Amino acid sequence: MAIDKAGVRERRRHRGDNRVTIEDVAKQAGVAPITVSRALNTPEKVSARLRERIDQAVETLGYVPNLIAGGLASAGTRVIPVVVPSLSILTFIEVIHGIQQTLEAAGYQVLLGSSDFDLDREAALLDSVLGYSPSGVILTGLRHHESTVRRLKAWGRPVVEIMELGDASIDMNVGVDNAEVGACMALHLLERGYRRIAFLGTGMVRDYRARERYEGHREALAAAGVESELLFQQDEPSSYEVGRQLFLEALEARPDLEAMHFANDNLAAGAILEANRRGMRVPEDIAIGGYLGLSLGEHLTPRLTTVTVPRFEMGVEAAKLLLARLKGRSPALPRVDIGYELTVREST
Amino acid sequence: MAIDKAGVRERRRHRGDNRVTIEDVAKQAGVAPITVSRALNTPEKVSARLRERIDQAVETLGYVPNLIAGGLASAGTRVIPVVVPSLSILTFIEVIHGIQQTLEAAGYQVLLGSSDFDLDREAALLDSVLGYSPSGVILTGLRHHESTVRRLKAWGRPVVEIMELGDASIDMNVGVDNAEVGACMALHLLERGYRRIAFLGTGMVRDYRARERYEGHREALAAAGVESELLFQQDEPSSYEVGRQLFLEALEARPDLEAMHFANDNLAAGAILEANRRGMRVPEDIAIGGYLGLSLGEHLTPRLTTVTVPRFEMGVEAAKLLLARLKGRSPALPRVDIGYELTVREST
DNA sequence: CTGTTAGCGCCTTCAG
DNA sequence: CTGAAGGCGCTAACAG
Repeated sequence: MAIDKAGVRERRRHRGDNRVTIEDVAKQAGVAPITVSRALNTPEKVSARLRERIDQAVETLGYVPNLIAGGLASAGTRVIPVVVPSLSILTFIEVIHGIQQTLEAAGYQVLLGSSDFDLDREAALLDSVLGYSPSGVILTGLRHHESTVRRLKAWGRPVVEIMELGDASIDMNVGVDNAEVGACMALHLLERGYRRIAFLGTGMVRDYRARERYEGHREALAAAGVESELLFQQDEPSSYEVGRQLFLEALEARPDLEAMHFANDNLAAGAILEANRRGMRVPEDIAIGGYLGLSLGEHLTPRLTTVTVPRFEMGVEAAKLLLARLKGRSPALPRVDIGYELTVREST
Repeated sequence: MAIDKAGVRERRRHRGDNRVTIEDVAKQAGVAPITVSRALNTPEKVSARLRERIDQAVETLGYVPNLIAGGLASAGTRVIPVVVPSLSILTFIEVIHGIQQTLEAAGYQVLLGSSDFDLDREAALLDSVLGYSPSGVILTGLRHHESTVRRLKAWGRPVVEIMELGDASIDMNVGVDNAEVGACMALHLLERGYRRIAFLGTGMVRDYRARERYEGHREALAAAGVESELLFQQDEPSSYEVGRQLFLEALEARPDLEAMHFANDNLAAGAILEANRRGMRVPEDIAIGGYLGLSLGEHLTPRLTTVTVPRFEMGVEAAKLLLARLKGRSPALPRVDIGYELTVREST
């Protein structure tokens, strides 16, 4: 009456997928499927003899586990979605690199998602991606849709928010204090004696972290009683070209400017390269400061003064937090200030 | 005798995962689960009335499909693993960007993998990643383990190999002819009248595509009867710093050099920036050519002559090939030469 | 340490 | 156009 379980004839009805399954391995090794499963996932729970026989069977049959089936049965896959605002911004790439390297070494795969600075898209992406029952999630920033936050909190698995620092994180958090970073460069410029200082950025409508840096800058100047702090902005992504344009526009609009604080090194580099081309002296004619610590900065003439943030390390740290939680260790510090460093060179 | 299927009591035995399932939605809408499935995946096969009721139930319950279960049942997930040699090389990042943008717009997710230029690691990665029953795969280069090739061919789903061009691809292929690219710059330098020309690269032990460009370069020079063509190399990844070092070493070893052909723009930019610093004239004292078409090149002084390859577009094209095949359309051209362009500027 | 049993949640197949 | 039945391949739970 019952279907002949031992026989092969009833199998493979759905599709002609002739992949080797755990059952094939089990048969070959003369054990139960579950034993193969254990030999593969928790070898220490299987006797050496069986383990050997099973390994051999796996080898000869060329068995490759179906992670989807495993994921369904155990309600989780070794996948970690990483959602960033953009893949065209080097910063995020470097963070992703750190994440990917660390997670892959631990046997996890990174599922890449890009929200394009749009919280709706972020929410939709997360919805979709959570459908893969990932082990955890890494996402950018502390600002999300209310529904995203709620869902993730209810989800109960590790979540790391990166790039900025705050006390209202969903779960774990690693990043920098952007306002502090902005203030840091502003203070440096003040110390150098500059008073006519502009902050130049782009795409700041979308990128609130850049806005936070600007806020920090503005407040630092205000505290020092320095009046004019202007802000040029466009809605394009940062690039050398936009930096060049901002540089020229600022020079024209404010010929008396003494220093320019750029929202990032890409812009600042564009400015220095343009100054080079025009034979302008930096910092004598105009001082230039950046943010990020791109390697390009130290190859420019003059070398770029910048606030360096360890981006790769930030990714590594985020991944480590996640892995710690996955191993059951709840990290003592669910919040890591990755820090920053004022790198004073010759451009200021 | 039989388990009460309609009741809820027997459910959720494995884990306390209280996620909303398709069954919950079905109950709420007063239909069978399969109808919900159809309403979601093939709405045209469900009457408008039911569809509406189901959509409503989905909405009120906050149902999010379990892609893992769907993947198991239908033997495929909307995931596309992308395997590149390194995430620290800008080229691959830009290609990934193109891939990701195109695939995400079509409802697929990119699973990121990095092989570190190691075919063993590539094979292992693919094994693992194929366990997710992906819809297709994108990998770098045409050289792989024999077993990788065999397995992928037997797999029967779309595979795209990117970055280089050849007739022995597993399935589909989009890239450039590296030897041609190398020859292109070499010919340009010859045309400009340079005869003492060096090719400078790094990490070429691992990166055979750079070696192919060198080969093209060498043969072009040989064909023109130009004798000395030397090659400096180190085993570090490309960077401005390494470019600077190669530049200085080459100047010292061969003070009579007229032109330097760098394996990529990162190196070439490092060289130009160092020349700037030393007040050397480019191209009068030394001509410099690159490869890639990084935007930095056009902001240098002098602007960098380079061979531009549309990297983002290459990613887009690879993704499009894959999507076409997934939609059942077998592309007329399973092989796309993405081409390149000699961008002549002032550095040569 | 090993096996049995019963699903994980969805979709394919086959009927109506 | 809608539904019933069963299985995708694996592992959790519970014995022995």
